Amino acid sequence: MFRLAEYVPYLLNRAGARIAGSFSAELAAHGISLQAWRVLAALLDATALRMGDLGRLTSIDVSTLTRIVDGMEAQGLVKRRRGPDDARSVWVEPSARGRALGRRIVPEALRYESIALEGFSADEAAQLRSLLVRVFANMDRLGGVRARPRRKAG
Amino acid sequence: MFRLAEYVPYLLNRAGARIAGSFSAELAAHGISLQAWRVLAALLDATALRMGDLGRLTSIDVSTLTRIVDGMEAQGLVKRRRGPDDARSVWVEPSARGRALGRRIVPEALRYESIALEGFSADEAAQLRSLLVRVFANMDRLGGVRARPRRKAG
DNA sequence: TATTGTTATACTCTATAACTATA
DNA sequence: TATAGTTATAGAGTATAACAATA
Repeated sequence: MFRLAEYVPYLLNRAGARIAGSFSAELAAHGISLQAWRVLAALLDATALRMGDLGRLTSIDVSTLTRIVDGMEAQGLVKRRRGPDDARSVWVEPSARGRALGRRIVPEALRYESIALEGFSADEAAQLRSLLVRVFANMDRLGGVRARPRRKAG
Repeated sequence: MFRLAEYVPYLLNRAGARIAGSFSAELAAHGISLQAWRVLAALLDATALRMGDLGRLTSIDVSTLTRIVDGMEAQGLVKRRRGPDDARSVWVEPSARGRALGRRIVPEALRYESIALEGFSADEAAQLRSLLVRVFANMDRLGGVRARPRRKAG
């Protein structure tokens, strides 16, 4: 007997999709997508990050990230810069406006987390967080974000 | 300071997406999508379910579900039937082939769950499951799967 | 020859709206 | 007028492949 309602991958996927959809709708008021918000969030602690690292941090494929950063650059939220050491790499840097927007969204994001964790004790919340980090690491080993042998197989 | 790597909605969404993507690729060998598998899984315990209930059980919007069931019907995995009591409702019933395929996939699905939970004790796994069920319920209250005032707003 | 990022494309998922037929 | 399901469509998100520039 198989119970979908107790199956961890299903619960992860559906809970994740639900909260993402709902938060996306709220972010629309700020004129950015959920993915753009993740980019901003990743940049809040850093002065600048390379596209590749940004992709790993946000779990966004670089090819997708390119277009997201295109949009954010057009909005004046980030700036691209070529690295002096390695001219292939591109550094993404938040603008003052980008930083300000990111910081303004943080409390809203935290409110969403507290909706997801409504009725949880502090202990339970911490427990869930640490269990999720471990699941995430397990899934990370499985592949994902493209392990790049990008050449055609044949 | 905001740490994306410890933010529950992010972890949920990314872990969920990762495992879904990976499992989808494996399901392709059986000729069905992840969503179709969920439909099969939901039907394994039932003789038949209405479209609406099926949508709620699998968290798939009915409009999406229609097309998924179209495909499954063409593959001979399920059969649609009109309800005698209420001629508006449509009952979806798994075929023998559909049931067999569903049952064949169950162990693979469980293997994926155990990949996600690698290194977890039985206690920790149970804990995560129950915490996720609660998160899922919290998100459910938030809206989702369309609360239908489907009429145009203006 | 390998790596970084970009572009193009195709496929899935999701959300919305308008429609049919029943109730 | 409300409900069950269908159809059409548009928007994200994701993955793949081919490419340019650089190492």
